[in-house]
Amino acid sequence: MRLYDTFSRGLVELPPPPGPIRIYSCGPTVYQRIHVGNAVPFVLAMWLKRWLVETGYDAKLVINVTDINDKIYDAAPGASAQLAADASHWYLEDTDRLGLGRPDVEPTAVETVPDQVAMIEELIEKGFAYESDGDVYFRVTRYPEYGRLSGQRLDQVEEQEPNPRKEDPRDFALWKANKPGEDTWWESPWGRGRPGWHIECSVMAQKHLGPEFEIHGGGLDLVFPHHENEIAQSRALGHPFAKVWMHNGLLRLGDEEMHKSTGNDVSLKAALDAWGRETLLTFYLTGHYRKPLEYSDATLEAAAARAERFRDVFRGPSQPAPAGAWARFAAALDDDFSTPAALAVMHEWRDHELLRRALSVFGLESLAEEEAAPPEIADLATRRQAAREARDFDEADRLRDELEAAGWEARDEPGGYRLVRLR
RNA sequence: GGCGCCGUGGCCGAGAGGUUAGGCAGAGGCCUGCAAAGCCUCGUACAGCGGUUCGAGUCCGCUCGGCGCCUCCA
Repeated sequence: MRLYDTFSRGLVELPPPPGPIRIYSCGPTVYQRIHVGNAVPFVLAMWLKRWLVETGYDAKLVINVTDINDKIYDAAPGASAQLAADASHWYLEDTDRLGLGRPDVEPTAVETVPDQVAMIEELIEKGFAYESDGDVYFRVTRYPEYGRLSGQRLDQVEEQEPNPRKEDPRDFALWKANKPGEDTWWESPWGRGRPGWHIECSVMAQKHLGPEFEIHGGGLDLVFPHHENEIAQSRALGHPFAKVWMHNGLLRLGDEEMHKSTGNDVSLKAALDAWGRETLLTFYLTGHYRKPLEYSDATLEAAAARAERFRDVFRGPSQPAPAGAWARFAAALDDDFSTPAALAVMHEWRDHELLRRALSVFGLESLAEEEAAPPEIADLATRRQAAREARDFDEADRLRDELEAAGWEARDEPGGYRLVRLR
């Protein structure tokens, strides 16, 4: 399998694993319900793992929960711990609804604080970091490779607001001293405080995957500074860290109406409520993960139509796919996980078995299941069929309209009819 | 100022030097009591301008347009 690696700026062969393929993907900061765009890296990582398992690999996926962060303090002054707990619960609830299962490990920043303190101490000890008035900063100029991932040149990094505690304005925080209003803190060798964002991820990744692992994922917006800093911290201590950096493109909210809408309207929960998991997953499938994808009524409607087209395949007779059909599907995914190309191959199939297997990689095998009609609907359909057999077509059509009003479609077939749930 | 991404037919989106993408929408037809679904037929598109080449959406340069990041955005 080939993947695009941000670090080397090109496609690389997925390193053959001595053991499981180890994947870390940056999870959400829990300060509100996650946004429909926040779900992209989650979905991508789950799909990738499912695909690796499907192709015979062993894989271990870690997605963290960032429950210590400025955003949480800002969103819930004085009640940040409660907000983090609530939002963690929402996150699990909303991503569970995607029906893709859970990552193998979901560490939290809070439970990893002691490990973070230990790593910071080691960085200080080796001269890569310094304490300053209760804060600890990473000395960016001590790590010569700094900027390599993001292509930033240190001398071109924009000037920050002057911070007298920093030796260099470009240094980043590993530990922050507790400030008034911040209602959670931990004791440390530098006093009360809490870890910086970047160190959390470095530690959580390495705690569960070791000093070196195959893939590190996350949104493209995390390349700099977040991932750049993760690399710097980890490699400064001699840990090889991630071999492949996999970044997903950002979801765009294209519709004018979406622009006007509030944050809540584009939460994952709202998207699931409005479109359902099958349409939403199909929507994510239509775009290549590295490219921006537009979230709008039009693009979601198109996704719904695609999903319906797959359902129709299962309503018809199964026809064996030509030899090599699966290989073409596999080739699409093995080539930088091109789900749009894989989708195109799938649309050519009328082979129930094969299509179901392909859909199951993406958690969409439910498209193969027809919903059973409730008794009152079945009764309407029976009466309609009787009217048809009596050649009372006016009554038959009236009953069909009734069925449609109730959300069901009667499709006449040779020797009978089929009831289909309208979407 | 710096780093980087993107621009394909009405829409979404593959392809990456020479041969069909696929889906949605649309038109016509077959089938049907009428439909729906399905099947058949129909679109010659690659932002613009130069260049390389026998040949360029596909490589190079420039221009235009859209977008992301530049120290706590997935």
